[in-house]
Amino acid sequence: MTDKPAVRTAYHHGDLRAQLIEAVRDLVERHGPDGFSVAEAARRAGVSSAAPYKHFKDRPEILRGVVSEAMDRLRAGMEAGAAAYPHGSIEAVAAVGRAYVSFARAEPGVFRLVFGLTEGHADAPDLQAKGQGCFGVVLHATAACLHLQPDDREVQSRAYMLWSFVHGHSFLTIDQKSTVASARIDDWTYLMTVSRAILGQPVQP
Amino acid sequence: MTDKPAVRTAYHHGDLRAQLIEAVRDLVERHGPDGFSVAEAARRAGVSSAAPYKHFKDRPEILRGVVSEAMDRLRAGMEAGAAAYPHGSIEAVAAVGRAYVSFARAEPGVFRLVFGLTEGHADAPDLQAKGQGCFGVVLHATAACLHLQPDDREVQSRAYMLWSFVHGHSFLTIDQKSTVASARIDDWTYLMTVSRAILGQPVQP
DNA sequence: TCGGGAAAGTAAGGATTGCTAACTTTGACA
DNA sequence: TGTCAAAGTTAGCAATCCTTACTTTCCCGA
Repeated sequence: MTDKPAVRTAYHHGDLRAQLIEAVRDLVERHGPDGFSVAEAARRAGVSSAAPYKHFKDRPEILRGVVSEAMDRLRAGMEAGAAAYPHGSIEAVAAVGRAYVSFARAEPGVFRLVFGLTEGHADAPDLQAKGQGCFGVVLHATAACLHLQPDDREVQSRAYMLWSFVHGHSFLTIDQKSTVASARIDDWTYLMTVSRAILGQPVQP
Repeated sequence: MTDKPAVRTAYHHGDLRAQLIEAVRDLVERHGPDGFSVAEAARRAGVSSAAPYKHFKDRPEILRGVVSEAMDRLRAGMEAGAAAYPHGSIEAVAAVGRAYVSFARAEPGVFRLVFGLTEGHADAPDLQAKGQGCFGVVLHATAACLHLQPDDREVQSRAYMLWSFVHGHSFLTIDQKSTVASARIDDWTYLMTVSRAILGQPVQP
């Protein structure tokens, strides 16, 4: 009766939506994006298997909820990374990348979900907006570093290059494909090298 | 009685395994990695829903079959790309990347499957070997370009950088996240620029 | 030539899942 | 205090994965 937040109160336990998202997040993390069932999530939350449908239209909508929450955290991490170094420094750019990679390492299942979901969910304006928000962090750090505006064409190109680099590295890391290249560099050195390479020379020869 | 390859003969239709893989490949391409059912694949092949289990242990093994076949084609494409330009040229390196991106564009569902499968399939030595084979193509093109041996530490680092770049770009492209960066460069220019940037300066400052 | 065994198919069924329909409980507010 | 919507419940349908027990066909050696 006293523990509203975690276990359950009675009947209306008041926090089901958030608790379901957390349960699903954990399941996705453990068994992969398609390795979760709404039934199991309901079981974990201590409710019947029909209860989730009072909060979500269907299975995909639950996943979208997880993704939305994850993107918030991803963005927060990236912003924190940028803030930890002087505004306009290359270190700030590299730190944004490091936050990205850290997120992928910490929650590979969720990370894969976030970027694999685009499949049948093209119709999700809020997610698309959050994606743009994340890219915006890269964009601003890049712009500051180059002393240009974020809408500058060259800033956009270079920011995209940085992003695809970091994105690819993240995926290869969590897929453990990066161990294929026996010479593993640590993240920070790697990210600083790449950032310098991309921000230090013209994009068009 | 005369059409062994495509439709079906009678009872033993002789080609079920390959036909199932093709059916699943198509389904994955249409409805995403988790949007296929072995029942549907069996239906398409014109056999009972239990027949697939004579050829594959379970659902994941069928997916692994699809991935294996896809990796063969991916590698073939990369090799063809390299072969289309002078041995040791930067163009050859860029062409390997272009083949990679082309594959992702042409078969986004399968591409995502190939690199999302690492989830519960860590136990798949043949797939891991094929992955190394693909990386080997990048490695050799890089080595030739730098006039070094493929097992050289620097070659490995740079090849990995190139790979993560191309890999990330592929994912962002098929996720249509690349349109976020309004300034879209065409693939070839992009790949040549990146290849030059990575192969043209020291990896350690 | 033919007879037996393995390969490759079928049908039937149990367990689990996604989702709906119809019901009940609860809390909040006029 | 009475009413109503929100948030739960149980029951159940259709589909899926996979197993078991069966049947059909092909191939190969005596």
